[in-house]
Amino acid sequence: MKRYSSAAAERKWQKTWEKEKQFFVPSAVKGKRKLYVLDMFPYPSGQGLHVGHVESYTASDIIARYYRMRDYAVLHPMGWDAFGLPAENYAIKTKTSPRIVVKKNVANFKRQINSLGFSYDWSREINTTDPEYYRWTQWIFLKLFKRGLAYQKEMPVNWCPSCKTVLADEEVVGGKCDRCGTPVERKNLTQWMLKITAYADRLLEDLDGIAWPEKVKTMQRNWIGRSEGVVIDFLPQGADRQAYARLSENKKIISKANPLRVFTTRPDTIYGATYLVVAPEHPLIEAVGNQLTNRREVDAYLRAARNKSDEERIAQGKEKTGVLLGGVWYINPATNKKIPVYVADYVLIHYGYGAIMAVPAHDERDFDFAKKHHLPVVPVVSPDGKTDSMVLPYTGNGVLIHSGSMDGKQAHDAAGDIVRMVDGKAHTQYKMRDWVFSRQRYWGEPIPLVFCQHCADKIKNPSPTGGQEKSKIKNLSKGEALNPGWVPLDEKDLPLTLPNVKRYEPTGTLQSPLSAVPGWVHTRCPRCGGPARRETDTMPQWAGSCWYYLRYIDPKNRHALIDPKKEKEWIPVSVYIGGVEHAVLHLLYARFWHKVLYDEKIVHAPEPFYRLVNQGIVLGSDGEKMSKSRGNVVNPDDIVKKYGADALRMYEMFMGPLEDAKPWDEKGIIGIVRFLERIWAMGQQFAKKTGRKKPAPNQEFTGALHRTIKKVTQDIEAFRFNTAISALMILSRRMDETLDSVPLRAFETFLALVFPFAPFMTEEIWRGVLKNKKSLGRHAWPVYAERYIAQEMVAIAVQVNGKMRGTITVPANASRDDALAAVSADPRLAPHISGKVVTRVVFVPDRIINIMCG
RNA sequence: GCCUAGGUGGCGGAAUUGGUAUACGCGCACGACUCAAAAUCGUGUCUCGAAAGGGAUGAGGGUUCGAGUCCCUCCCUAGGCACCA
Repeated sequence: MKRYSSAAAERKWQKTWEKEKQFFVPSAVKGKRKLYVLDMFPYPSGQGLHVGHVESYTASDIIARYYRMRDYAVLHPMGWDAFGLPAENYAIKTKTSPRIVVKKNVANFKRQINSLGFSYDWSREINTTDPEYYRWTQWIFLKLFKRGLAYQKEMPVNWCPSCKTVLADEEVVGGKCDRCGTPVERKNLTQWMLKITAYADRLLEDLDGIAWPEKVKTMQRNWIGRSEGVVIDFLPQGADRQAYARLSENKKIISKANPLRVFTTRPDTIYGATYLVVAPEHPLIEAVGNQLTNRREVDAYLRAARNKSDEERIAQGKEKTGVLLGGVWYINPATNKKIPVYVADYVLIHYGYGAIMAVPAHDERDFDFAKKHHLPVVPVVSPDGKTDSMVLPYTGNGVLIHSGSMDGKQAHDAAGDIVRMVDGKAHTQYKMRDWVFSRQRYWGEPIPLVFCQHCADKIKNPSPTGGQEKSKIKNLSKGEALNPGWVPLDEKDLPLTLPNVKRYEPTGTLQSPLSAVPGWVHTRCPRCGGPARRETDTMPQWAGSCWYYLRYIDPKNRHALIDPKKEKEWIPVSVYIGGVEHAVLHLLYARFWHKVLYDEKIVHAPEPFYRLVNQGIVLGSDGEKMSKSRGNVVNPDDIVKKYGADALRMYEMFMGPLEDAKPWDEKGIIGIVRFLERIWAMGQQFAKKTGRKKPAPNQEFTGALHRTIKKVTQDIEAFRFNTAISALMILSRRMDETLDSVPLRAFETFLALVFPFAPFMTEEIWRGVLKNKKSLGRHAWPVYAERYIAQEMVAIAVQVNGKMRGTITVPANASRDDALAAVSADPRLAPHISGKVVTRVVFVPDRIINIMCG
């Protein structure tokens, strides 16, 4: 018997399939159902493909091949997320251009992917570092800018004083530079921000309509962190409240009044607000600087807070530090009593208004702080209306006490009245912050903006003629009004290509290496033609991956990001498969950009990915995450060489549920190899016996075959590949044992079922051994008929008083009485009920009979 | 601390409207083939028990004729968030 050579067959069919353009979608075929199966595209690292990639790409490949056999038009593309830090760092180390590194790595990835027989349509391959691709990334950025969704803000960055460079968060390990170990400093730097918060509500609400794992939806909801509450202004002692109200109605700035604005979700507890707390960065501190009676103490606290890294804050646990702002008094608008103000770093400047009203009786953090600083704790909500019936802090609902005219009311009922009384205003607050979009790096998309001082002056300074100079500037976009002097490039001038540089090293300043290319930096203002300088920061790696799924649909379009007709055909993506590590960042950023493009009418659906499937990570055989340093990394190339691509594909699907984390165990792969060899051997038998007698129809076998078709079909659609393979194994064993009576047609059906999992070997048997002309991939997916599945005889479980006693075999759909009779007739079961009084019988047809007797 | 999944043989895991727990595979043991080994094939493999029978799905309770599956309390593991007012 001819042995199966995986290497030869894989080479042969890889080439043939490519020649035959098996996976090419010229355009969606009219009338065909469409399916867009998308993988999270990889970062082409120097390490090559990971067995984790193989897992998720095999899953998507099975889905793609299955639906092609079901006659769907299937879009299944692949590309490269090739900007990013590792390529840049490698370029610094080896003094080669990241372009060269990326090219090499992409070639290796592509070779590996093809070796595994993944059925991608390579005519749609994209690369985020290709100027023809990032031209449109920049184009989308301009849309964001013009809509006023990009703005500049001072943000702290990680600075390594030894490497003299800005570090990404992942380059900071334990507060130290990952490369040299020097403690990292925080420096403020003006950064481009994207206003993702403007889309917070839509990002939250639209989660309801998409088929994503609940886990990922929960993570996004928590990340967005919407909470409904009220803002309340506290006035300083001596301020005239009526005057303040008038001023605030007129929207005039009230510098003297210095109201302190707080956000709270519990306005009903305001009678218990015994002090206020502001964050260390709060402007009030500077405003009251001169009247502080303990200025030195406050300054010392602020200094300490500023030097504390986030990590140190967390390391200190929940211990709450803070100091009084001596001599500063505010009025609680409910009680009209004066209350003190503290500065404490448990209040965060970027949440709400950076200030809170502290209600120690009903908030755990305020309670801790009050205890430590001996501040009064006044309970105002009681579960039963009594003053001493609760353990403080009590955060539940109840009846108001110590609350003046509100006493005795249900707290949540009285909230509205209280808010009106203190002039509070409803406010929705989010945890999510805007997206820091600048990177002081070389290897990213250049931001297509220039800064023009002349235009800045024109926008900022009203002209001496007293005119509205601002409106005289033609077509001033929201972005330019928001960022005076920043002028977007003309769309016609895109792409703004990344210039070649001699050195990829950091400049030793806070600027990106691009700032060291004078010929690139100095340019002309697209608006006034005067001298201007380019933005030298680049975009983060997330940018290119925010919209790549759109470009696959129309990858060569030179006139538009995507043709609207094609977009309608394929968006939203039917299934998106990838790791759960992208649950918030990538998947939130991509949804955000998609919604902006929706508002721009570039896309017609509000969400990009209809269904999301997470694959779990493949761990090393030690149960730990695979990493070079642990030495537990498995290279797919080695496994393919040893066992063949089909075996690797199938084994990764057989290891367990797709979404679970699973340890790699090379020993287990032998079971799959044996299974595949059994199929091969059967194929050889069928090839020999072409002239043999047609076997007599065997109803039982036909039933088993059809049940397997049903199971495999349902399991594939539900991504339960492990149990599908198990069903195929069971059928293969059965066929092997009774091969003489198995019709060729049945074996062919079986091959078709296996094809999506192990395309190389099944194709080799189908065309190479059984001499079929067309690819097995063109074969229609087998259909099952319920009439064959129905069994004549079924085994049903017998329980006596709820205890399993055995089984009986009865005709399908047998009645309760028939089943009871069968039990009585069974010599092993009858003794359990004979001579006893049957009090009740529970009977589930074809499943179980439970006989209660005394 | 909060949120989300989970906890089933020696191991990966089946059992998805509550209805025969441990499918399938690995490993292991024994047998066949072989001078021998590997490979392959066959048989067995939760546990106590000679058997009849009993006991097991993290622990303990509950609902039910019947619970791995539903409810309550607790323990443990993984992932996420981390003073969010």
